[in-house]
Amino acid sequence: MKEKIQDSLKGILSDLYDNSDFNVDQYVINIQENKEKEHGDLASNIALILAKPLKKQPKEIANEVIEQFVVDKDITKVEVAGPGFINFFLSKSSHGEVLKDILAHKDNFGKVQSNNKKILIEYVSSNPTGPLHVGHGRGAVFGSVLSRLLKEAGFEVDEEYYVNDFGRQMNILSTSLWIRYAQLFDDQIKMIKNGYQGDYLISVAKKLKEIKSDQFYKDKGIISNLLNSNRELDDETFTDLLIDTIKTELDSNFVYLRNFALDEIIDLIKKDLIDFGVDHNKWFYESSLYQEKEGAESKVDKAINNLKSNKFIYEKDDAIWFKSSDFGDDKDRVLRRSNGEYTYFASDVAYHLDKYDRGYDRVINIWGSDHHGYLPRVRAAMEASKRNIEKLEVVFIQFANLIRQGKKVTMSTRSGEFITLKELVEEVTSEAARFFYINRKADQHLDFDLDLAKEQSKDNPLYYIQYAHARICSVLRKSDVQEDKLNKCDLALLDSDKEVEIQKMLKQYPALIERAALSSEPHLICYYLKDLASIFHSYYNSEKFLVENQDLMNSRLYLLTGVKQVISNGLSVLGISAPQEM
RNA sequence: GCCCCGUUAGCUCAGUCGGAUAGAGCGCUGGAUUCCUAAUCCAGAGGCCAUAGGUUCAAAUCCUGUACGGGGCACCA
Repeated sequence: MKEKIQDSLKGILSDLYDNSDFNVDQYVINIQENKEKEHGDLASNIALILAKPLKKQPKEIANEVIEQFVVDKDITKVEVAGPGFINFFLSKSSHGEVLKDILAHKDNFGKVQSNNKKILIEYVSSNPTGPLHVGHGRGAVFGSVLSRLLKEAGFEVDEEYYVNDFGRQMNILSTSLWIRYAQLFDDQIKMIKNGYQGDYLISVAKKLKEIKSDQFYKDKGIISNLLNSNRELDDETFTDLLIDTIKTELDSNFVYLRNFALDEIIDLIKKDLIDFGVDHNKWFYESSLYQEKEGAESKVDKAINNLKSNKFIYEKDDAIWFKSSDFGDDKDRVLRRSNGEYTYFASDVAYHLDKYDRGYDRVINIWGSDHHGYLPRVRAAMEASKRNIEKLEVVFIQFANLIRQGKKVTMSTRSGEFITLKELVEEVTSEAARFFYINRKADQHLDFDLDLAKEQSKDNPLYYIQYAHARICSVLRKSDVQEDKLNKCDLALLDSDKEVEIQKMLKQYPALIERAALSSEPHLICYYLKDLASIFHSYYNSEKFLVENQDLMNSRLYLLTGVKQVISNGLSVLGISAPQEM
């Protein structure tokens, strides 16, 4: 309908005004939906826009336009109002088109045909040193819902988890696991301060013992003695000494220990994500960037050499630096430290180049807002490597506070007293957690009210929406009407204010999906569904659906079927079910 | 000090490429059910859109300054 009006306005305007100085094609003819009923259904501001170039009063232009405008069975009235808006009034029966559309496409209503564009979304990517905690929850849902939205909007989407399985923290993880393992033989051994304190490593250690018995403990008195000795070294130095000792003592078994720890933790993370409705189809290991296959240089070396050949690398104080300040970063950044180890940033340069090389049209990173200072150096590296930085997008997610009984829940990662994602899901269900995490703009702080998420009343927006769906299902069950019969009903009977309003709202759904996807604003879906549920509940209370008049009943049930389908589709994009009954 | 994000009703927050009289929920006041799920609905009160300028026919929305709040500024990951 909008396109139709746009086309006729364009035709009229070019007939009226096109000449050597003026061409309508330069201007976008905007058609907006009106809030006020008195203003009609749709409006265009084109007369206001053209007032200046045409050097005429907006109202004068608008009047000239509507004189030429031909009304028909769909557009019943056109008028000029306010400072020069052109308002369009649609016939009541024209609104029903959307219902046919919904019934024809069912679960695919709102889905856009493939545009053959590929997107990579990288998210969560928490360090594989322990289970996910609630701090990861918001980014996880955001990435998951954005992926679903973009798929709905016609993109091919890969969801990737970047596993930081390289460097010192993996050694500390392996060491912590060895200590937990040794404790199964000697309860005098104590965990080190820098180690990973959580209980989860105890069960991993037990599993290791089942497989390897005491093989990694037997004859390893040197390590135990070191652990029990009186230390004069500071914690960091001692940790490094301990790591070296374990590496030496276990020899080739250390790799086994490390991989065992890593695999077990990744399994934990994967399971927690799946239970949360988050399903990455790609897992990318940082360590793969350092592999030198058949003598060829590693991806990290390749990335650095590439920068070097472009003259953006220099050495200072035995370290290798990247001149990121040439590309707007605050200062230059180290790629390889003076002790010979690569920085995390070095991997990340190689990782991002790899993403580019995999041929995506867009590369999206979902990061915690505390990482925003990191973006300039990554962009700098891509620009210095002659990549198109427009392709790289980063969405920053603000922190969420958990609220219980009106008070902020305090957590401390250091002491291991954090609430895990698993615990959250067990407490409020995965669906409620997803909804509450996504029910807010990403760049806004979020207070997650745990009590509200568990509440079964209209105060809980998710229940409110799901209840609307269940209510419709209940009515449809009682009616016992066949769907093919509904198809033949008289849509003109749906002419009350509420019925027209509902149809208009349903009509907006596909555009909403597209907008939410393209602007990375999944929270819009939540607000839309709340509004749709609200107007349905209001309608429910004002009209009876199962009435004597068959035509009237069928048309109303047809409308309800449309509402039901759209609620179901919207919830599905959020990864939430639409219950038949509650 | 520099950089990023925010500031809208008592509270928590929406607000479409700038559009006509700024919205919702909670809370508050008062109502609705012999009937399709009251897990619901209806009505009322509640606003200098932080602040000062600027751009525009038109600004909560765009630009600049200021105040307040959160976050970031490693040879960590």
